[in-house]
Amino acid sequence: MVAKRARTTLSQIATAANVSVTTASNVANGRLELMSAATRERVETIMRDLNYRPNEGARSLRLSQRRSIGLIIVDDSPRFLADPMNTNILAGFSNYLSVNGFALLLCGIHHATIDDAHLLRRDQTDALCVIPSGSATERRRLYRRLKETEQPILIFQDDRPSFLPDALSVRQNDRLAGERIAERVIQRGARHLVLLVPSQHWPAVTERQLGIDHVVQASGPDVRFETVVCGSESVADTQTAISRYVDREGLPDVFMGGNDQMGIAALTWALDRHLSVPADVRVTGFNGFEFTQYVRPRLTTVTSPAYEMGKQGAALLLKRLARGQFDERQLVLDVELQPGDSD
Amino acid sequence: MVAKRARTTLSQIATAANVSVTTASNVANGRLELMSAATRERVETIMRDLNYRPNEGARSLRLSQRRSIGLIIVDDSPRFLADPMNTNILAGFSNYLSVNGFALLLCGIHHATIDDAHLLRRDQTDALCVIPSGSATERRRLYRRLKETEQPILIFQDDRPSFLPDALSVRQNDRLAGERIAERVIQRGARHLVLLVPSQHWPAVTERQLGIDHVVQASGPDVRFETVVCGSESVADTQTAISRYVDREGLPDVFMGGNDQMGIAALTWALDRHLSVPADVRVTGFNGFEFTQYVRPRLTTVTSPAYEMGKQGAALLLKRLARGQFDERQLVLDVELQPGDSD
DNA sequence: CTGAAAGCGCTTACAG
DNA sequence: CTGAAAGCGCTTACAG
Repeated sequence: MVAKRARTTLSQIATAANVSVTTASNVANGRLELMSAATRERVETIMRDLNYRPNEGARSLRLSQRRSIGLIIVDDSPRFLADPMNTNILAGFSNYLSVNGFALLLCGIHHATIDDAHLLRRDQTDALCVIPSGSATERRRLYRRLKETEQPILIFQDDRPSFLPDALSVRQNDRLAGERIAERVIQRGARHLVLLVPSQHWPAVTERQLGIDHVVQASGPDVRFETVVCGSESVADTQTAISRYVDREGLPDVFMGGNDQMGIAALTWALDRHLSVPADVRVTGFNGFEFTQYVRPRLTTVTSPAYEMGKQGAALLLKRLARGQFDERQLVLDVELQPGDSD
Repeated sequence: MVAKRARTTLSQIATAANVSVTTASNVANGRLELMSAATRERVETIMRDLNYRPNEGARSLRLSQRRSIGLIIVDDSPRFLADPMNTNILAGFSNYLSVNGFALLLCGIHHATIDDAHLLRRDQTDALCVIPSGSATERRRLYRRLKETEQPILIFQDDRPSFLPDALSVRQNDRLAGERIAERVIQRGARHLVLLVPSQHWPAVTERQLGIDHVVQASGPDVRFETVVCGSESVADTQTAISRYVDREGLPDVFMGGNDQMGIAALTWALDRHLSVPADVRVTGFNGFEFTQYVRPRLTTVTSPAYEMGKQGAALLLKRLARGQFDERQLVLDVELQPGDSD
């Protein structure tokens, strides 16, 4: 069992300062107009000397208010934080909460272990956020579980299901991103487009795919579009899938990474075979995170406002907690084409 | 103010099931041998129907046990999670805690705002962990603040200060990493070594520097070693610093990135100037995280067990909570040279 | 300006 | 096998 520790309590402060716990509590909570300057100073000194830190559990029990938000990242990889989309959202989210005095409970889970997640089993947060992955069915099941918590819900990078009234969806315009990148490569002459996608389903990747498909459909019959499923998003898996595809079908005009990592894997694959990019094969990515600056030729991609999504999502969520309801049901942030030399 | 919500409580369960709260509590906590099968089933059904989720605040108040651990990452960049060392440690740490039913409270802070951190001001965790950065003085101040919390402390990637008796240091052998990489480049003919370091101080980078210096000292007077401070770890800042250095001093034999990101920035810098790597200038990194696979030539680096550090750190910390004291004061994980084609 | 007291939702020692 | 009751550390409506 975890050892108990006797920490300083308000009543100890009160005793030492010769005041009631009411007054001690008022000092701790900055209701300073309720007492004389002398009392206040005496209590503050003692709090500092005794190193008083209020017990958050007691406070939240009394107030039915936890001052903490849970973030669930559903990713089958234990390295769920290797994905820069996840970490950028998390960074923005965490920073905003931190500045506003809210704690962030982070939990990475697999679909198979959703039911074990302590964030879902125990009542310890004011609201729950999720970065989902998985099939539509798996996500539906997840959202049902979230609904049972009866907490406000924030969903990153997926739509709000209709059975979740007290929820907000925050995402980037991935459909537009797909359109932009498809327009770009087609305009530059590509006629055979291959999109590389991970076997794990991410709603954002589907959106990108739909965006590409939309532009392809509008481009007439001489433009061809295929999707290749690559296993994990790792360099090795992606390159294996590319090799297998090319052995069978030959080189397409362009490999479009479902995200930057997969685009870069395609780029490296080409360079290792002494293929020239973009002369022999073009390559693109999605999201434009920092590490795309590592590769040459510069990757053509579409920049993601992931950090901003995290930050604005947190802001809207805290507003929801303060006001009792979400003012809006959806926030879609814009993306921007970032032309490189790879296509 | 945050709205209250009336959630299902144990006493509601007890009433509905026609048992006492004692029995309801026993069911909730799996003490099933204390009641008849019929009672148990009745209570369990009602808990499921009413969607009962125990109030963790109340439990922790009663038990003086929070089942949650705080992780503080001190990094002056708001994108503190862009650093793969941080995210890999975090992933391992978070996964281990999650599987063992502990919540993880994540908080990224700057040195200037340490005193505002809710993890330090409020009593809401069983233990506190930190990934520190900053000068020795800044870190000392941080550790003093941690000591005041009177909680067990886990320090990643830095030593335990002697005034923190109830603390554990978990790090990788960065000194050895520096030695390995220096031995390698010197053995391959490098005589003028330049280490690129960020202006923000990380204890691990200092260790790497000491390791290199140690090998350089032992190599006789014809080996020269310098350090170039690069601003942030970003590609742009690193490349600016490199350009400035080369304009003044000419090309060294090898640019040693203080981490992979800076090594890759040097690599890209060279390629952009049509310099051949390693023929014209050699380049190395540290840590060998996934994205080093993105670049060609393959980066010579030293692999980091960051995920393992997070995981083992979490394991030792939970053991500490269960047993009342740390069995050891330090855990140092090994690193391994990963030869590439860049040096 | 200050304080006594109730009660938030749990767990557990104790009594039956 | 089951339950009544105390108490964890807070906040706040209320009384003085």
